[in-house]
Amino acid sequence: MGRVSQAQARQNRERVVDQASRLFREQGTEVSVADLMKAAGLTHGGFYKQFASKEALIGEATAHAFDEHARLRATALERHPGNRAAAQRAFIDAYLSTEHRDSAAEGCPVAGLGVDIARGHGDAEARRIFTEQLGDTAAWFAAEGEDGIARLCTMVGALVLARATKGHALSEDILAAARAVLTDTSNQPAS
Amino acid sequence: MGRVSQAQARQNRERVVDQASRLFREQGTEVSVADLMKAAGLTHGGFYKQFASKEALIGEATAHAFDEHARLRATALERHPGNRAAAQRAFIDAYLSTEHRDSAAEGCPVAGLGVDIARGHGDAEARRIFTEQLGDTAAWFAAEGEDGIARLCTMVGALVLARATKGHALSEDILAAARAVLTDTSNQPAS
DNA sequence: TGTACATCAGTGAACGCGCGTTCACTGATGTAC
DNA sequence: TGTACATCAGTGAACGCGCGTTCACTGATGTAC
Repeated sequence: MGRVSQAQARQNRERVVDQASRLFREQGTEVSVADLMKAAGLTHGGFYKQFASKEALIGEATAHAFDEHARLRATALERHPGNRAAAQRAFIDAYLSTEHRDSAAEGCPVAGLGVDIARGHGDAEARRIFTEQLGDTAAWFAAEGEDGIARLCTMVGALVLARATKGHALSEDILAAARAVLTDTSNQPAS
Repeated sequence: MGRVSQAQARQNRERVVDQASRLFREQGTEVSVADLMKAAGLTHGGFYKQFASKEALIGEATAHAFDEHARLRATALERHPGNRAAAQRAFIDAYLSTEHRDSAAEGCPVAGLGVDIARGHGDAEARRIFTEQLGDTAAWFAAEGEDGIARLCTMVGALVLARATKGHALSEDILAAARAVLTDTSNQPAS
């Protein structure tokens, strides 16, 4: 193929990070370098021209996934100006939907990457980013008289378990039960 | 080594299942057959004298892990006879402890194996067992005016995220936040 | 109860395969004049 | 602006390694007489 322009190279690199952030969330960080490169339309040999190692890519993919997902929360806020509780409810309903359950690739990085991070995949930088972004995410869900951590735990737990039981009635029950607890208006500040 | 007695063989097989249930919960189902057999004090070659495949072992290890963990819930009930709410509180406090966070091998199979099941590791039987046992586990946590599913989601989510952020202050914050929500006496039936 | 032999749990080497990573090579891009 | 050449992103074959699985072999166990 020969050399490629710097702009093209930068674009190729971004495509690898984007595909990695999708495939890692969907299938875990055990997705191979060759599959990642193929998904980005490249061959595996060039990987190390752009990344120091697979571990380093995990960090970049984690950051990318969080950036992308944080934008969804910002959008929810824009749609409900001056009404944080309504924005939270809208976001939570989408979070606990069958659509989100069935599209982990574009979904929440906390649910998609948490276990891989816990098991020590990814380098120290990946863990640092994950922890930092998890804290920010939790803060966004704070409600009256309750910080957002516990609410995020419920959301993430429900999503992971709904995915694990997909195909059984229990899966939908899990999403519904979590929605009921988190968007019950008697536990929410009035809009 | 030569042939081994039927009793010894049965015992060896059980040791493999037990070690698998520990190592899978701790490190995921990607633990190798060779490592599993070594943990049970055997060499890897004999694995297929006892199991049809690694996938089949995942099913047996899942069932074994749930059996073991269900016994902990039964014990909590025995210690608080006639007082289910108190038994739940005691179990939940232990569940959301740093000890449980730091010992996934003996810990909750829902938190330890959920993502592997969701990602399609294990055969259909493993998925069936997981779903069935998850339903039973959730039912145990039912409280007044609330089925147990959402509460279990909060517990599992908190445990997974506390493990992913271990080493940072956030990890303890997560456990504390979930404990506060789940054992807040104002949300619990009086003992 | 004792002997002869078939059984089979466990061993350790080997299988093909895919992994992360390296490398010689290509040839269009970028740069120096 | 045009030419000469160094750079380097991407290719594809190859590296050593560990994976799940298979297999010939061993020799104590279990069984038939």
